[in-house]
Amino acid sequence: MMRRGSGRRSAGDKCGLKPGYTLVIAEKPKAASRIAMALNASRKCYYGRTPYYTSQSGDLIIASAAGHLYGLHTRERGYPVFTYEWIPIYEYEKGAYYLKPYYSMLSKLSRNAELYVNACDYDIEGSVIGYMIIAKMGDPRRAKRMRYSTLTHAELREAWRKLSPIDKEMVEAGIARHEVDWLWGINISRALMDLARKATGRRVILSAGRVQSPTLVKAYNDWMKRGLYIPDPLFEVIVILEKDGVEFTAKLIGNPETRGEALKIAGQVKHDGKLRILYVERKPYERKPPPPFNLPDLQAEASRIYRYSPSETQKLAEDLYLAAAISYPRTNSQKLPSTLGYRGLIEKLISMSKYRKFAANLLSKEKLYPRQGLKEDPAHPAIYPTGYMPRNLTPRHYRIYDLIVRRFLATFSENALLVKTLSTLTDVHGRYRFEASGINIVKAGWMEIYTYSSPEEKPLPPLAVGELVDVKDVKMKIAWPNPADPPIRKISLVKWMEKVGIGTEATRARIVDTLYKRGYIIRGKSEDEMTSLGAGVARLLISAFPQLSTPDLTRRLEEDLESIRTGRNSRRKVVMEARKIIVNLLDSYKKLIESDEAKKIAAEAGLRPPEEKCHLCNMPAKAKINGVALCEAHYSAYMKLKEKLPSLKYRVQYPVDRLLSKIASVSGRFISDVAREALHNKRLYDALNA
DNA sequence: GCAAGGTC
Ligand SMILES: [Zn+2]
Repeated sequence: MMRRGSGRRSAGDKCGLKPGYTLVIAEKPKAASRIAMALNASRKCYYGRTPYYTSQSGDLIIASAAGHLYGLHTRERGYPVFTYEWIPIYEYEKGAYYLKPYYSMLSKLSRNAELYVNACDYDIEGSVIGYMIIAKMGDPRRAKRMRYSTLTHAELREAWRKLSPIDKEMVEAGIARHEVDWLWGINISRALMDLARKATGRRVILSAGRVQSPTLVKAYNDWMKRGLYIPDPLFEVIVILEKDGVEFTAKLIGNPETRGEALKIAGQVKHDGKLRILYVERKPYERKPPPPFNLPDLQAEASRIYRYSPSETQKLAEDLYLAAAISYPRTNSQKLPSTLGYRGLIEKLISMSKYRKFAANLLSKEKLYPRQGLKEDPAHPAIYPTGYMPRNLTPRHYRIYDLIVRRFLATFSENALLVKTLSTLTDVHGRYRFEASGINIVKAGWMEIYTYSSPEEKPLPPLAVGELVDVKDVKMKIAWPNPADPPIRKISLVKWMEKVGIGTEATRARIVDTLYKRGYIIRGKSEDEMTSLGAGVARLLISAFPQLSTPDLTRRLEEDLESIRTGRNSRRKVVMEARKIIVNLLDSYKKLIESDEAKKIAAEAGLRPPEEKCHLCNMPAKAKINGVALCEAHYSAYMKLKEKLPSLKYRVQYPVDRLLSKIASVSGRFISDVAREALHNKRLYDALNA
């Protein structure tokens, strides 16, 4: 889509290396280039096509990795498995060939270095990335750590002057994180696949892990609750009024118990032909600009506005970053530090005609200060446009770019000014109360730039207390409220992970995609759906591996890592502890799946057909209603519907068939299945209405 | 082949 802004490559650059230099290892190529500039290492050399930098004297070399070059791997099959080693990732992971050149370059540059500096991001993973390279290719006894949190010249030079000893405890904590995740993930995934194979004779890829499994269980729980939802109808009386040629609506306050009662009120108001104003209040209010984007907020907005999935948005943003159009996107920060030079960044946007007006407007202000959010990131600021606009953006890339620029400009803009009008009305007999509300935008402020979250204007004519207003029409509408639990959607899952603190900016969207790739969740017509496999795996995890079913495991791991980092605990102990728990779990699990229960468990997990299946789905039958076999979920749905039906009949006052088909269309899926079935299954119909 | 974590 876009060309990389990396400049010309002259393959034959002669960069003779004199032994005894200092090798600075950055986490990624962009960081290496910034560090090189700050440290005056301006000679750009190439190892094949991969760049590195040296000082004029040749005693300083800056080169980069591309994230983790080493990972944990085993050649052993079967489970439980507790032996693993650090191996170059490109050797065992499909699609990781791009790591090879970085690996080879660092391998060569490491040979004749005197001192190694780990200049990867100053966080737990950065410590592991740099350490593993130095440990495998160089010598950790001759290593230092460079600590910085922004890639500005001043901070990088300061960090260079104040090199620290290697952060051994942080490295140990990081390695422990890798080991514990590997032990849980590989072992429990293999355990699931083992059951599947025993039950079906076929090999399927299944997986479980510290982050993906709680997310699956969360989706499962929401889906179950939603499936059993029956709305309580609201009988709304809506009065259409007119004054001075302006039409507006007022709604009855309170909920009539029955449809008949609501119709009676509607009829009366229509007959009266007037409502009286009891109360009017104008409430001016301000809306502050939103904070600048971090990745979760960008993913949420792109999903809301363009229906892009979180991983699609992330990919588009990463492309824009590699093309130098935006800053680093895998950030959690909602803050723009003033060291970025606000004015300079906005000035660069002037050259783009689409943003010229807004940018010029901001530059005319004496003070520029962005709205800052609360979320922080140890290594990166919020996402902002660099001012360099690559040509030939695809429409999808452009949409994300436009969103980022507008959001960035909006954060510097003025508050929006709005007025909300609230009015209470009554019928002429004073029996009922109605409310009308309106919204007027007085000054759009930032909403003029970031146009995606303006409230809709709803004008209300000037109203005076005591006056009578003409009724044009009255309607009665039955509202069936949506369930409180949200439908399954990728963006909701990513947001939930962020809220409970599992996964990272770089991994959440990818891990959610994994749940779909495994066939646990599928994309549906109106909303995504749990498959019987996904529901089964979730139930199995809850019963056999409860540690993996909630975010608590992450909380405990974080505490353990912190204790390693502060020297209160050792990696060995933390890993042994995890190993012990896993050994015990797998011991019971193996007994279970080798027992007579195995077939039943496999059927419950959606891995093989049950002895007797539910009349409405493929799950095992749990109960019979008038001879109709139902699974646990459909049985619960039946019981709930049977309990609710009398009151719905009384309140809605529809013939039973019409009521059932209405319920089928507004309720959760298990309730719908039962209601729809009852319409043509006499045995179920009779049982339900008995 | 399985995790979760980096990044091209
Ligand atoms: Zn069923």
